[in-house]
Order: sequence, then C-alpha cells, then structure tokens
Amino acid sequence: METTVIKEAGLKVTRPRAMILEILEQSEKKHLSAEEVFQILVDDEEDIGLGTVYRVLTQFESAGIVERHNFEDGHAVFELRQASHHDHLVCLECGQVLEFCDELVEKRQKQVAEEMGFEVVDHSHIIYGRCSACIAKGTA
Amino acid sequence: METTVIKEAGLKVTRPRAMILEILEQSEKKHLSAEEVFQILVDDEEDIGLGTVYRVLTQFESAGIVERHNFEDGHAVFELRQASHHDHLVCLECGQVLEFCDELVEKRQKQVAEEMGFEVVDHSHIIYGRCSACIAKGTA
DNA sequence: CTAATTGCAAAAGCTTTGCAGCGCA
DNA sequence: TGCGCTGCAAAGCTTTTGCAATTAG
Repeated sequence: METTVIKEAGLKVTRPRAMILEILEQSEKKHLSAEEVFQILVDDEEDIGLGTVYRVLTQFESAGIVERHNFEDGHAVFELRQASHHDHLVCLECGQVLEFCDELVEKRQKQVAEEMGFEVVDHSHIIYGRCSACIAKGTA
Repeated sequence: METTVIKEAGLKVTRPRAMILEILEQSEKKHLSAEEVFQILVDDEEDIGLGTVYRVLTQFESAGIVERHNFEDGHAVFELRQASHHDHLVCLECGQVLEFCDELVEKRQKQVAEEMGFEVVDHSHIIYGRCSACIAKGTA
C-alpha cells in the first residue's frame, strides 16, 4: 500500500486518507468526483463522511498527490497525478475521459503566451466531443 | 441599439434583455460574471433581479449571442460571441483576461483528437499565469 | 498524551426555478 | 388581450466549515 506518499505530504496516515488513496489507485475510472469517491466508500461500508472526502482530496491536491479538474458539468473531478503532464478529451455522450499530450500544442501555447507578455503558471485544455464508441453506437 | 439579435433569437425585446445586451456590448471588461452584470444594473438603478440576469444570459447562450466560460474560481463568465473563435489567458493575480487564437494549436488539437477516434464538438483552452502588468508590478 | 483528524450537520456560494403579477406585441 | 417575461424568494447543488468526539504517533 502506498501510504508513503501520505506521510511524505506531512499528513497522518488515517483510514479515510488511506482508503481514498487506494480508491484513486485502484479504480478503473481514473477521473472521479468527490461524490463518486464517497459512493465507493459507502458501498464498501466505510463510515467516512462526504466532508472528509472533500477535505482529503483538497489536501491531496495541495500535496501534489492528485490533480483537480473542472469539467463543464458543475462538479470537479480528481485523478492521481502522474509523472507526465496531459490534457483531456471528454465525451459529451458517455462521460468517458481520455487523455492526450501533444508536444507541439504544449510548446506552441507557451510560445503564444510569452509573445503576449504572459508568464504561464498552468493551463487547462479540455476537448469536448464524442468518443469512437459513441460514434459507432448511434447517430445521435 | 442592436436589439435585432434579440428578436432574431425569437425573444421579446424587453428592458432586462436590452440592458444586459447593452452592458455586454459597452463594458470595457469583456468577460463578465452574472454577478458583475447584476451589479452594473444595480448601479444604473435598474430594477432587475439576479435571477433574471441568469435567465437572460442562459437564453443568450442558447441563442449563440454569448459564450459561457468556466474559469477556475467557481463562477462562470459571459462574453459576447465574436465572429472568430478564441481561447483565453487568465491572470491569476489581477484577474485580467486576454484572448488568443493560434492556428497551429487549433489545427493540431483537432488532429490529435481525431487520431484517437474522437469527434470534436467544442473545446476549452485556458492558460493561467501572470500578465505583463503584474510581472512588472511586483516580485510576488 | 495531545495535536491532528473526523463525522455530522449547518452554512456558504453560485445558479436555477416556481409562481403571481407585469409588460411587450 | 394573451402569452411571454420578470421579480422575488425559495430551493438545488457542489463544496466548505465549526465543533465535539476520536485517533494516530
């Protein structure tokens, strides 16, 4: 169990934190909302409050353990931070999230920003559309 | 006054709608939150409710008159839709919003998405950082 | 032991909505 | 005149927070 990252963040290794980390590690869906994490905990019959889920996820974010993304549907999603940066493709039909990373786009956006006298700190690049499965499935 | 666009959207030309459109057209700040639009109306001593501001902005969005953007600070901002597409640079220090559009980025992101079997419907590309004014101002 | 952490529930934003009255066409 | 629109206030949702009880180290 990778409770090490929790310690390294200067946080006590408590049951809620260990469970939430484990969920993020083991879920097949890599981008989870706080509510989804909470539901999984409830299904596991863990007695952990939604407030705690938010608190822990926010702490993990500060510690650089997870990333928070604001997709368009009003709630944030969290994913374990990976070694390499990437952006997202979100299927408007099934909600699936794909990841992409393109050197050219990354480099060019930085260049454009700098040309405008802008110092880049971060960016959010989300492409909305339909994934191949949904295209195949229907005409909608 | 460009009330024509309101009619063309199949909406009655009412005082709230005309005022809100005018505010969006005339404000020097081009990206306004519902609350900001509401404040301007209050300052103008217009008797228009915040609920109406939201309703009108949402209608304008459906009609393609304005675009809604979700920046990271929890509230949406609206801007008049322009002829040409563009993305945004947001200064984390002063909140200023700059616009950019780069052919190369646009083309490449579409290409990347298609390589992944994705049909692009829309995208949100926001760069967060510090604008030149804030860089000049301080060391923060 | 003692400070950090949690569950619970209340509260805080932002945004939407129901309804009775008002106003545009 | 009639239906659409509005103001108001209440409700909805996601997320945050206060506090007493609990727990990790």
